[in-house]
Amino acid sequence: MNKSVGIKDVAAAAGVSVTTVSHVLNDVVYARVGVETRERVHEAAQRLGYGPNRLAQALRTQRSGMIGFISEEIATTPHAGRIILGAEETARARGYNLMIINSTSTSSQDSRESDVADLLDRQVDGILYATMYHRKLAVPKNLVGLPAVLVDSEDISHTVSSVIPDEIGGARSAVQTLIDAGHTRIGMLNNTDDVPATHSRLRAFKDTLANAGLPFHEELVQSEHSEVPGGYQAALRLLKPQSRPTAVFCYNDRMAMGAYRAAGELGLRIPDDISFVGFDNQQLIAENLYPALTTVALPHYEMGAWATENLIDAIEGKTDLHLFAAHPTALPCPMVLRDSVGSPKHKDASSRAAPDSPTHANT
Amino acid sequence: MNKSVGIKDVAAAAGVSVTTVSHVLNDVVYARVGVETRERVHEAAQRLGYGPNRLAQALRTQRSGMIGFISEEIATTPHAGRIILGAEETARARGYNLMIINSTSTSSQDSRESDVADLLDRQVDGILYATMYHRKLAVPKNLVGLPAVLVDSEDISHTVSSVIPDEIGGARSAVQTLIDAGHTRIGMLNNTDDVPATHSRLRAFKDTLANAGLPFHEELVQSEHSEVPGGYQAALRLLKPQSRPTAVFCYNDRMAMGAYRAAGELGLRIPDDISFVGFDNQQLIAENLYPALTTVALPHYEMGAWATENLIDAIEGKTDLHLFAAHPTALPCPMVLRDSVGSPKHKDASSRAAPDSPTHANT
DNA sequence: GGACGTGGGAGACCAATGAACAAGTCGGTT
DNA sequence: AACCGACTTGTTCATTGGTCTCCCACGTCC
Repeated sequence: MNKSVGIKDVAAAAGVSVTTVSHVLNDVVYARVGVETRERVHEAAQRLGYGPNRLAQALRTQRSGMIGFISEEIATTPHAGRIILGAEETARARGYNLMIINSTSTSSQDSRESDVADLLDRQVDGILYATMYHRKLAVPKNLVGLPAVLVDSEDISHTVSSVIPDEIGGARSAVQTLIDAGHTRIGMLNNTDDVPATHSRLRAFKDTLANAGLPFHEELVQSEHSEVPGGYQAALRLLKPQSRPTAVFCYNDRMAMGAYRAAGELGLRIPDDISFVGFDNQQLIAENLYPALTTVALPHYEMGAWATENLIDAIEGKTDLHLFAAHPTALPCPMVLRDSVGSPKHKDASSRAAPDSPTHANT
Repeated sequence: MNKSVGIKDVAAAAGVSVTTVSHVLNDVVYARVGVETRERVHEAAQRLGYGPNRLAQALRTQRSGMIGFISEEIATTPHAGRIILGAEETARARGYNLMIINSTSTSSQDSRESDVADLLDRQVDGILYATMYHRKLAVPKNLVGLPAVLVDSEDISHTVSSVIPDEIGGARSAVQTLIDAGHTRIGMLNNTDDVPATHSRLRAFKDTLANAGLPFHEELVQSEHSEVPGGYQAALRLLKPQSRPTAVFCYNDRMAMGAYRAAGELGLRIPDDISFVGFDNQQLIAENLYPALTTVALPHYEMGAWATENLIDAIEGKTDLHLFAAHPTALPCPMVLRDSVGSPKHKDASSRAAPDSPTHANT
């Protein structure tokens, strides 16, 4: 289709050999080529619109400049997009391209391995393996040993390096935001799934209360399936008049959405009667709820970028990924402040405006 | 890193030449190889875990088996994921892989062209160009002439084939759903942007009313920016007591979300007092609003799949894409029925349950 | 004994890279 | 004045992992 111009066309046009063209175009250090010849070559390449055939280049140099990206359920979560974006942008900035393969969280170990094999046949220089939510994972056998980074998941056997969100730090900031606003009776809507986030966020919740000298009440933690209906149900239980908290830390934005409805039905105004803080920063929800939801952002873009940056460093021999393999790298989850947090009405009437004490940083 | 086994390793192991290995592994028709030799080769390949080097293969055959996928703002919309998913799954089913490049809707024409050039240097066999919402587009110059399909957008000059959603049909079904439920006074919340969808959906709205013998009232169409706040504002105007419709067709789910809030503040219950139907089927919103929103789905997965299927057909010479270039292919937008549509209370008390007359098909 | 069929191999080729080497130039030395 | 060695400036050739077009060897059959 495209009668692609090759290096030999440039060579012919410039009246030199292909090797010379290769040398000048690649700025080979040890190559001694006259200035004038260099110019002739450049001019010819320019004029012909020459671009190197990356395939041939890859074959010869044993380096494809391609990174394989395996993602579970690319489509089911909007988050995946930001991981891909982070990975793609940093890859391209360094001269690499992304080859994408979709997997499913339910697919067999065999099919995962063949996904990797597929990419290996394509001679990718390294592999990024992304899951749709933070969890522990048994990596495909043929993944170990090659340059690879897990995104948003941890390798059970700790042989492959990985990058994850700092759940603890994020949850701590969320709760601290509530405390800073003057709340002393804080509830939590938690998930029922046995995933790392469930435990980390609860732990951070307890720790942060303790650090602030606040008591922990078992009945102020209500758990349900981490979707809107679950948030609604759990909030209904949590917001019963007799034991009602003045602020609620929600496992995620979807549960917060359910909680908004519960609050509405109970005649509670947000944030006057009750404050909420979510987790995930799902734009579609957090920005559009009324009032807009203060929440914790998951660093998807950053994880994609970090993973790619380090993968390429490893490919180029600048880093040894094994150094990272033992412990996943945790990236900070920044707060995004919106309108769902206010000061409690009763009790501590001391702090009305948001105090200027900074939110706890999550190192 | 991976001491990859090559065809020559297999040849040595089987005691034959590389030519023979190539012949048997590729089932070359004209190759004459004894049955027993075939087996030896297969066995050796299996045992060594041989997989062909796709790069070398591509170099020789001038066919890379790679499809370039350029997407604007991969991350900003959850829809993109479904297009990619559709494309990836059908590509893989046919032995191709996707190479992804992210672009931005604001990037210069030059940078778009260099995106294409990048892919061309990689020797992709064809290119998929996806936009994040349905619109008309000036395609990069170097895209024309090669196998390419536009996804969710149309080429201004009609030289590149494209696949888009059937806006008209989808909007028609939406309005018809309302009519079938017994509504006679129907409003619309429209977008203010000058994009194809704005005009098509409004036209379909009018046409469908006319077909049903219903009058069109100018004041029952309110337009705003197509986001939640816009929907809220427009709905506030539309739902004024004196001229209030009993059902509303919303430009998209986000505007519907805003309209839900307006209805709530006005003390209107959905769907008892007012019915809504949205557009886009943004799961996060449509499923989670209360009550869940009846809406029209955009065929993102299907467009990705269609585009890929036809692109590959073109690459393999089974189709001539030029046949499609003149007019974009429109894929149906199916209704997804949830709980936001009911029958009007006053007036026509005739039909209470949803009538069994089928929704208008959108061919 | 020549034509034909069967089984399989040699070697060019795809578009690049890179090590080794060759032709031309020039300064200095004897 | 002739020779030598060092530089400059490119070129040749092998290589990467496959594919594919001949071509060859060996039997067999008429």
